[in-house]
Amino acid sequence: MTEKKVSARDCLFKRDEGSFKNSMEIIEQYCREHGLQLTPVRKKVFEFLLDEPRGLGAYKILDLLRLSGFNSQPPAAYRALDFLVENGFAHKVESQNLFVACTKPGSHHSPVFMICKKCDRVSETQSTSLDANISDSLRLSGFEIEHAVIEAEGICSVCAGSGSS
Amino acid sequence: MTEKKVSARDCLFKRDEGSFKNSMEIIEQYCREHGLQLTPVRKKVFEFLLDEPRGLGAYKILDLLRLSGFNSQPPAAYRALDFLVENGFAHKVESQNLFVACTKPGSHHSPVFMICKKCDRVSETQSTSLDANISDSLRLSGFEIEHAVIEAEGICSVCAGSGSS
DNA sequence: TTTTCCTATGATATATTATAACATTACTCG
DNA sequence: CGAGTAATGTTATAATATATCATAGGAAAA
Repeated sequence: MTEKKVSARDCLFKRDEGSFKNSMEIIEQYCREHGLQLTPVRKKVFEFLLDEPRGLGAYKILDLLRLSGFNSQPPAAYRALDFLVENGFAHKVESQNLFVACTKPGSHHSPVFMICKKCDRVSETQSTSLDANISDSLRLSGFEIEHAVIEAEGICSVCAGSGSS
Repeated sequence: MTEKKVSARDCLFKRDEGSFKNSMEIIEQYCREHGLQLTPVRKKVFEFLLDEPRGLGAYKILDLLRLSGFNSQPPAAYRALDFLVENGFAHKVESQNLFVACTKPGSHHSPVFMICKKCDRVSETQSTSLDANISDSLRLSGFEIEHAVIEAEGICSVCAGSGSS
């Protein structure tokens, strides 16, 4: 009756300041160690992603860059996103054309996403067993997987538990 | 050295005329039984999809419609695709913005795709065990799946076996 | 039969997502 | 300094998708 969407404050997946800082520090260190340039635009885009558990579209990111004083054009946003995705700091959610910060930055893996239709929150699992299952199944058919897109849409535990509708 | 791509003739996933006809007959019957209108545009689009194991983009389908004498605009193609997808006759491959005929038309399910980077062929598996694995894993986290997008990119058995590169 | 209603299609415009191509800057390294 | 590379700026356009309103066509009600 009151609200359609669960507010960010109530979310199970909420991240506190500590984990924000932690993710940023992790990728800063990773970049130092691997000779990667975490330029201002790239860093800013990663901040945006960390700050938005629902993920962000490329053009929303472009807007945010402009609000932050960057006078950017679309390629700037896509280039920053390419950098973040290539280096395992972010992922693209293919079924939503949306980008999210990686919860395990720097570890190259095939993520599994759960996208809540109610609160729009995107959460990533590190389901190694899941990856293994899929690999095994498909390997039986002789298919060699290089990358897997696994995205589940449905209702997250918070929204399911909040006795609405 | 000779060819980069495996030709359609050599493909393990090749469908013969018999199975084409079969798929069409299946959806014709399904539509009759469920009061669905398999109009000329919709039928034609389904034919295109049956005929292209690599899948087709919406605008490619639009081109084909025009070549077939339909004077169509983009919404016509998307409407036909919506109809086919909603009724389980086709799927969208999200990671490629591409549509494919369903190999089990009419059975509503969450398909698993294998997309070969070499021959571009898209094949669908009916991996119920796979679905089950994913459901179980995510259910543990309290997430209720309504739909799952599972798309593996890699090298198909035909291309892997054809001793190239 | 005429009217009504519903479904599908036609038609126009525009929104959204993404990239190509070339110019410029900025930093490193020799 | 000068050359080379990586990043960014800039302009234009490609590719994908939808909103909106108009029209047609057939089935069902009156």
